[in-house]
Amino acid sequence: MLQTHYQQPLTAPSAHLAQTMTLLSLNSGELLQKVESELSTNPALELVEERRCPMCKRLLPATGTCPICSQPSTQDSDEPIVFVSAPEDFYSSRVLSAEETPEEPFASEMVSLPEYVLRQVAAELKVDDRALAAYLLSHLDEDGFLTATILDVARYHHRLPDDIKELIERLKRCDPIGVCSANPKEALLVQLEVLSESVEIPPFTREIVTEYLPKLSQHHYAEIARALGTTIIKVQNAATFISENLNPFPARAHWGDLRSPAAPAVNVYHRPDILIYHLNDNPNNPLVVEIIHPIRGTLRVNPLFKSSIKEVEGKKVEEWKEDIEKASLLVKCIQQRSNALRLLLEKLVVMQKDYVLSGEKEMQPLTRAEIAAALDVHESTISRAVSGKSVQLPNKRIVPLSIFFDRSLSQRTIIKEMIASEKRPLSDSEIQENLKAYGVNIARRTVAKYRSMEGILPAHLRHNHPVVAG
DNA sequence: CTATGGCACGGATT
DNA sequence: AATCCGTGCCATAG
Repeated sequence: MLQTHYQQPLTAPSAHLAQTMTLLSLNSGELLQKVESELSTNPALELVEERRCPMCKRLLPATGTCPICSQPSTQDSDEPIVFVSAPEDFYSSRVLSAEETPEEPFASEMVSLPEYVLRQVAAELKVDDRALAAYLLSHLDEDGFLTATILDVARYHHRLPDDIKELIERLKRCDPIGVCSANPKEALLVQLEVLSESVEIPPFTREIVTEYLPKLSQHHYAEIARALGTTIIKVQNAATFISENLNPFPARAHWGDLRSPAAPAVNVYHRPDILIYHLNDNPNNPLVVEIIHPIRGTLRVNPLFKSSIKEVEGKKVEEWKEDIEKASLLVKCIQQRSNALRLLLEKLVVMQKDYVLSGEKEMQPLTRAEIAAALDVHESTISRAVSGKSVQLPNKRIVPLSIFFDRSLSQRTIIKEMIASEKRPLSDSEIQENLKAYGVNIARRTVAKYRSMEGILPAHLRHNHPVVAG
């Protein structure tokens, strides 16, 4: 069984509802921004100094003790899962900070993609270039592509398009190589260029990327070979090289399980919103689930502000009251957000425990609606809570929270394994047959879909064992 | 003829 | 109401 410290209803009084909804759909980074902007505009809101647990150096609530160190920990084997979250009286809902906690090795490396890239170049840029770089990097989509056009940026910053192009070229060479490109083709070309300094690149690779990318993705190798006046083998070599060493979506490799080839720079680009891990990283210890609260210190309504309202002139009283009202609403809503997330995670981790502990094969089919029913909240609440959030699992992978609702993940994993250990290339129908032994009954067509989702080539293009990278 | 991808339909999910 | 997902049918490549 699990330990629920504080039971609270998920639903809020009507005034809170709208804001709770909004906050719920924010991930920790977005919430941080929101809070910062509130702090700078609302004088009634106050951020008090952080308290740290003397034992484990974790950030603590305004009152109370460290939820982890005060756990009975090791002896308590009856409680396989421990949930850590905000105490009830804890207005500011400070949970635990993964961010800005240098004592935790993995946490200190958590940096957003724009920040990560900016750090690499900032030192060698002039001040106004730095601002420009920051602007560019803040306009990346989730794949790491630049979403703004050069002309717009130029107009907005009153800079020459050529300057901007030059800067972009530099950014492209930063660690997720190809980041800030306009499209996959550009990204691939940059990666090729950088790679060519240290690795031998198969002939025709560059030409294929430049001219025949669409054909390549359709695996029309023969056609490409004809157009280039070379052999299919050479084209296939180049194709293998591309798929093994290059990544058309610079930011993606660091999300899921698509391993990044050259520089396995761990998953550091997104901060998780939730951490799941074994206490002290010892697999025998209970699981700890932390909901990250991105605010350093404790957020609350400034008591001084509140008490001095009596001494204020008539006209301003209204303003002040309004500020206090807004501040306390925000604080309450943030607390409610944590609470909702915690309740959600409790259910989620219990239901998908096998997945959390042993991997993707164990993922159970689960819908948001089921969870909503179990928690007695509206489905849209779950949707909001899930969207845009990410979780760090005990194996240190960072995955989107929505992965807990991926109905086909376990099937896809089985297929992946099956193909990885196949003696001879299995056709989709054969895979379909084999899958029945696992109790999986899906159509042949669906096998094909899953296979391509995993980026696995069809049987006739998959000779023997793929080349191992590096 | 077999294997696979494209399109689109219907039902479930959000 | 909009979107996603599994699947059947059909065209195409080998």
